[in-house]
Amino acid sequence: MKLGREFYTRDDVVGVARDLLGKVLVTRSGNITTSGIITEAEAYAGIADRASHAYGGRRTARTAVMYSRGGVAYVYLCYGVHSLFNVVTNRQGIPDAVLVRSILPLSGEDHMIKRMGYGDGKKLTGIGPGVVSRAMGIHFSQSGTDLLGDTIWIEDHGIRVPSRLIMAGPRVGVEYAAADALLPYRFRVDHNSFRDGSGFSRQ
DNA sequence: CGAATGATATACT
DNA sequence: GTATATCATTCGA
Repeated sequence: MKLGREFYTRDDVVGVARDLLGKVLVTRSGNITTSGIITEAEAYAGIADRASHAYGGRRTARTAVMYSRGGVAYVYLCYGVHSLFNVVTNRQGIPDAVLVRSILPLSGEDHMIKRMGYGDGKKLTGIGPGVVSRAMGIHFSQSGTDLLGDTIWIEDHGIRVPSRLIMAGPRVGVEYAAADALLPYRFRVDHNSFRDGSGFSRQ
């Protein structure tokens, strides 16, 4: 079941980040469909969050999409190398977003490996937000894509993530954000269950 | 551990 | 309009 607009427009980015764990991210390009279970997400809480691109109400050509209503993709290029995929939340005018940091491949894994530029012999190496976007075929030119459309969307497969397996902790790679970097806005599924998927249970 | 890599923001002329 | 510092990272030593 595809998540509806109301999932994204809640006035609680951190809650949305928490609820995204166990949801299924799906992308389609042409006749190729790939999907993966979200296992790690970070909240970026709008203008009050020093780690956010929209901190202090900054608004530029790049960040404009963060000010849209919830339910669109915010994708941008980091380090000149990686496209990072975010989900915009909250209502219009409030630049809240959730960064999807990690997924567990669910379908189309062979296509993901091809997109990574690896030969058949190699596996998916390295997990991180850059790899998520590359494996899923998400490019920063797709920033602003509506998640209720048929290119990128998120489904609820009835997967429940037991709260004991969810770790909340400080975010990664945002040391420059001073005290805001220590906020427990990062949620991820316990490492052991991430590896074999056994931490997930069906409803 | 450290280089790669390029769009973007900001500070200039 | 042009220059340059900056990055929510990754991969190969």
